[in-house]
Amino acid sequence: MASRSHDETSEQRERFAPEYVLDEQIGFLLRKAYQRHQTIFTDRMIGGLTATQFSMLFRLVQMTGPISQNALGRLVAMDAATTKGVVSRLQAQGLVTTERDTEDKRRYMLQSTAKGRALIQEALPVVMGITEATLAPLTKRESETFLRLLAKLC
Amino acid sequence: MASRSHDETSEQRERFAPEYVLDEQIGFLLRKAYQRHQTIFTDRMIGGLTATQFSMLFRLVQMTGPISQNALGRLVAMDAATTKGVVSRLQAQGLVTTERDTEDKRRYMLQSTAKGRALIQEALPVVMGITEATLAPLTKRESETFLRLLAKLC
DNA sequence: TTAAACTTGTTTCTATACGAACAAAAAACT
DNA sequence: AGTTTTTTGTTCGTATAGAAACAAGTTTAA
Repeated sequence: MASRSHDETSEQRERFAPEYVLDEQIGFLLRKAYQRHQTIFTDRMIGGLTATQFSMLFRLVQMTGPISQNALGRLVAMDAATTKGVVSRLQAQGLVTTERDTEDKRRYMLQSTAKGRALIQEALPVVMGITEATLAPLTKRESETFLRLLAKLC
Repeated sequence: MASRSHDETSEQRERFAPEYVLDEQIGFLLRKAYQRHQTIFTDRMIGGLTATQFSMLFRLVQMTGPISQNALGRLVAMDAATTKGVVSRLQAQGLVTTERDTEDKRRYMLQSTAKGRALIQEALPVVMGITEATLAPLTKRESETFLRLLAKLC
């Protein structure tokens, strides 16, 4: 009996539910970790930018020229419907401008405004702190390992 | 010059945006990895259960007795407002029953139905496959490392 | 015991996130 | 040229997710 790690109760449970521990599942943990990060982000970010809005605006600010709405969405892994909402809110805050493309009349070409670029500059040290705070439970070495493996899961 | 890893362009960019690569940030990667998992989950799951609904129903099925709505929510890391919606949808599908507590008249006590329990049993091999598919880009050893570190970030 | 503080659950608001259906325009193909 | 397919963007519906404000009931403390 000394070699058996399961008691009668879990033994019986596993006859029906073999070895599925919710708190160890990748999906459950990803949701919780993402939630924690979102909380940290919302608490610290300036200008009322959400994490999603920051990602999109940051990408746009880094562009050399204008880019279409859907193309920008793809660069930050958002589908067209989601992109539409995020862009609208950035536009409403005066961080982004949209203009009809003359060549392709379906397209809206997006550009960041001076206000948008200034906000990103101001936010940079803040988001670095957010990254640091999110990774705080890990050592430097663990963080590097984690990020490397996480990137493989995307 | 051979020892320098940066070209003129990135050199100039970093004068304003020091060393912040969006695609390497924990928040950006967590969102993408979570999205990928959600896609896998939705594609494979039976009974139309979402990942969130599955988590909550699974927890409830594992309970020995009834539990209050908010308490169940806390067990799966959902706030009261979110819990309310998820429970309503589970109830609408006949997977869960709610009953007023006689002792504490604020409370709704929840219990899984036979249908709910049967669905969880049927879903178990499916969700194991989902976990496996999500972790497929990693080796066994990498998966263990990743899950250990991910748990620390929750 | 009465008042203050907390808990439980609800509703409303805002913000992702995606599927599906759609119109308009562009591109590819026959 | 004319047809088919694809791309771009929109709208609608559903599902998390959390903040805020609220009512009702319970617990704690003075």
